[in-house]
Amino acid sequence: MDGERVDAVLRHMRARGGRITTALRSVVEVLDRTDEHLTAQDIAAAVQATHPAIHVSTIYRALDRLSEAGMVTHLHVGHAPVVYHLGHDHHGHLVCGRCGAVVDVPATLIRPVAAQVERDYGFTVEPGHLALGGLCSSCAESERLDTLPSHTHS
Amino acid sequence: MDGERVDAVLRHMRARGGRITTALRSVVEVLDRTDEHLTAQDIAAAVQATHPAIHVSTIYRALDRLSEAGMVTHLHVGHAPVVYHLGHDHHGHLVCGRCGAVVDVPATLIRPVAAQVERDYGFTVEPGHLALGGLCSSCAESERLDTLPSHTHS
DNA sequence: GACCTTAACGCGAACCGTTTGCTACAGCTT
DNA sequence: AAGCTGTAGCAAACGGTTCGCGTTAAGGTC
Repeated sequence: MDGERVDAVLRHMRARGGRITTALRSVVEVLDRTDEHLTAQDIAAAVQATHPAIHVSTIYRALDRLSEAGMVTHLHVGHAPVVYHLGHDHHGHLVCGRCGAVVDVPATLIRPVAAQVERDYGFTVEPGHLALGGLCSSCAESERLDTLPSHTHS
Repeated sequence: MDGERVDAVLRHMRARGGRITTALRSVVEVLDRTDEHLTAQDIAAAVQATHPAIHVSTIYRALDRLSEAGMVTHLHVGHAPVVYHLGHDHHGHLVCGRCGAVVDVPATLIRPVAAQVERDYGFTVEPGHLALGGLCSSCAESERLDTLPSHTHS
């Protein structure tokens, strides 16, 4: 177990001159106890399970503070709301454009492209903030069925 | 010059049973005469320059129809609005998380990763719908200045 | 522990991009 | 030219996120 990580984050936040409020702590705890990618609303719901008074806008502000401090990263997943996660682990993301699933891929996998892109375009890829769109295996499957240039397409 | 492409698209749309309205034609024309990535609002503005009565919602619906027909592609660029462009050319996109610039990169560049991702995760990367986040060269520059782990961090 | 400063909260209203329901209009077919 | 029906136009709704404002409470100081 590791309330460790929560403490580390909170300590870091305090070191920056921030205050450790119930809201902030709750947000960090929620993020710490999952490795899913949560939307602000997800986090709000989880937080409110124990602290019903904490407002969504507070969640957003907490996430802002944490982002500024580099303690959380967010990711844009297509037309769906932004998702957040603790840390700035440099892994890439595959986002299914159909079901919205987010698949994590190790940074090593995208590093070669990142390197070449940087060389050719001077563009610094931020691996954590990275998302490749496409279709996850199961959606690709069903898509294949839909698109069959088949018989009567009921 | 090539009103050619516009005609081709419109012909395709009619072939599908759609109607060629002023709004649809205007949208296609606007998209045809640029190689920028335009937001719906951009397109609306451009269209309204000559047809002030055409409503934004109509633009959205035209874009929907065109998307369904596979004639336009859209791309999610971070927290900024969705951008559209004609065709489904399979090139990748680098999106600067700071200034929002969109840099096109040839599909060949990302193909190796796409292939590996598909192999390892069964995930079908859609190259056109692809966006790598990061920093364009100029923003990377200024970011570097801000983040200096220097002396007194004011 | 009480006191004070001010960062952060809670709330509601505002925002922005996008979608939707509805009636009227205009492509296209015959 | 007439009719069928896909689209337009408008305005209102929506969902995620932000903002302004008065209030609360975190954490340093005595």
